[in-house]
Amino acid sequence: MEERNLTIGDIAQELGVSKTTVSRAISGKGRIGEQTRKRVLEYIEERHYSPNVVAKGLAQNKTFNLGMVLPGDYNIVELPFFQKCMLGISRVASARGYDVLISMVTAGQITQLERVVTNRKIDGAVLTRTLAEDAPMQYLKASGVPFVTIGSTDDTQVIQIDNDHRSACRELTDSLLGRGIGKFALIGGNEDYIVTRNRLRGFEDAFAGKTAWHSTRQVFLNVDDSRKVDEIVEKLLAEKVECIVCMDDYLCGCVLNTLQQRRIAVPDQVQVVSFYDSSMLANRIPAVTSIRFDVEELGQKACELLLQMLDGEEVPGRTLLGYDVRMRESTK
Amino acid sequence: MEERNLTIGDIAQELGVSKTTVSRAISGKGRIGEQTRKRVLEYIEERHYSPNVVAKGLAQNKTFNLGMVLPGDYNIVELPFFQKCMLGISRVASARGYDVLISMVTAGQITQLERVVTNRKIDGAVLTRTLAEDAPMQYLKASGVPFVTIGSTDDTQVIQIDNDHRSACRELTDSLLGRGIGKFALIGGNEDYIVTRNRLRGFEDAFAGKTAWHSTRQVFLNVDDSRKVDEIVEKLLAEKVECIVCMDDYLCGCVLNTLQQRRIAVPDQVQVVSFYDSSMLANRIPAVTSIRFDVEELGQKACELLLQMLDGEEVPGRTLLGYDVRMRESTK
DNA sequence: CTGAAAGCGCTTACAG
DNA sequence: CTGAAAGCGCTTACAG
Repeated sequence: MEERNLTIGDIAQELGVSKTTVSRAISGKGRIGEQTRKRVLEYIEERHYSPNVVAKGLAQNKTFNLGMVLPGDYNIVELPFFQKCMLGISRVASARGYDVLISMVTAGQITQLERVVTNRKIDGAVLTRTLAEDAPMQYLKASGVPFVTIGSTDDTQVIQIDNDHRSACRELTDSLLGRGIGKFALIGGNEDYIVTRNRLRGFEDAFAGKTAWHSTRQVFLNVDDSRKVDEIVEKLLAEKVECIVCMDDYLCGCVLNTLQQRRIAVPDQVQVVSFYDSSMLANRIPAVTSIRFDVEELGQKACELLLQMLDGEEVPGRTLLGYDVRMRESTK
Repeated sequence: MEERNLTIGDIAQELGVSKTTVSRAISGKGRIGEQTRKRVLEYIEERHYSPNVVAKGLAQNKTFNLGMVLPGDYNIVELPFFQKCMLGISRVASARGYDVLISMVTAGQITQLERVVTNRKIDGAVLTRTLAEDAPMQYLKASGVPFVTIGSTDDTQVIQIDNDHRSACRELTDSLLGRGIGKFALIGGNEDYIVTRNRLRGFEDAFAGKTAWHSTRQVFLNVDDSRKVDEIVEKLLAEKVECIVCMDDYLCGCVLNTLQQRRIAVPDQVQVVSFYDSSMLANRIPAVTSIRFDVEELGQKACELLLQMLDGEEVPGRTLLGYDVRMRESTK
């Protein structure tokens, strides 16, 4: 059973001290005698008192809530990425005495976020993806709420954390080039996502300065449904493309399905690589060569940065986390 | 820009009325002259005032936050199910002036939930799955926080909402029996989940009263990784099982991968069915016969029920939502 | 080292 | 119909 009603006043009265003293014993702020301090703390322990955080918040103009804004687009919300982020954020927030409050936004609809900030429900926020025209980000900037983005942005005023997707994609592509693959295709999702753009750059980077190299490439962006994938793959097969680089695991799943249906052997007839290395492709046979990065860590670090900001500490404008390239059976 | 500092006191002063009056104009409670009411409301509109919900909450002993408790187990968290739930909950909460605060729990670790309730951060909670020995549920009961569960429980004191998984599984199995399939296998996950048990019951229901029927079945529960699936499938193929019923899309994915690797044709050599119909199996070829139910609706209704409870309304102890059986190419 | 008092921004009997 | 006052449960100058 909870001791719902115990307040700082009750304790003060019971112990014959002032509320001020009780408050100080709890918070550790201000001078207080070791004796009284112990007495208070023991009493609290014994009675299972826990302070009303809302009242505390009102007095201190804080909420001890962090906002996590994540996409509410019907299909995107399902990506394991955001759940893992949430795990990371939630863990560190919790450990530091904060709770996390979600707001789901879409490109044209940020009312949930607006509510949360105009209602002063959060002390700060973490944005879990970045767009070229980022309405949530602009809103947060304008409203003065401290925030950090998971994902990159050109805006240098924004505290951001990301994996180095550009290098990752360059490295992966480079390594494939090194194995002698000549004809590449890159299939990606929404071009409004900064991550799509960065991966594209990395892809191009790999070819740059290799002008003598005998290789070709083509790029398909804004691919968002399996039908489109189908068409593209068909075209690619006709052209005898040797390697299909998929920018996310959903797209890669579509590609694999299409190939399977047409009885095209991977990697013998065509090689396939992807990003994220998420559960969407888990246990696929053949196992898919992929970039791997620690999404939970991303969430954790983002949250840590945000908490540092709230503590008034200086934080780096941009944090770049690493990645691994996992070569597997879908490439040779 | 936000008008951060405008308070009810400022407005009162500016308009030459009392704070009481302003409060009444806003809340609509208590008698107030139509004139003054309009004046206040207009002023508020014009100045973009929005009340401090935390202060309001302190005065009313409410938080206008709902807790959503979801599994933090590393693999389970990724299931699209919980994200869709979240969408539904978040939508209706938001529309009714509530925000949602998440707490991730595992079987042996409910500290995040405990924090949220001992800190009095939420007015109620929705549990997004039910277990046989449900620590979060027991905790919520003991602490007196109003809550509803998504998923069934035997505890009739608990307000619960669920799809009729038992009937769904019975109907699906029945229909397969009707098509003349003789040898069945059922593969399921953790037996601690109530949903696993209910589906098993439905499966058994389909065979009950058909004693004359020439059919056999075997059941594998607590299957949680792809290696186990592998072994089981191998065994089943040796025994010429005709249909594999998978209790979730992750397991089904494993089964399909194994079959593909062994070049077993679906549905010609073995038929496969699953539940959830989630993105994990989206675009698989052949398309998988599956139960389909509306998870977002589940979240919405759960949230609506909770809000009704908070309003002191009477709510049904148990709500059962429907489902569809989608026959597709993985069965014949 | 300790306490009385004012304050955080609201709501709500109570009185008029 | 309207307002003064007390209260929600904390914190924090200020004074001693």
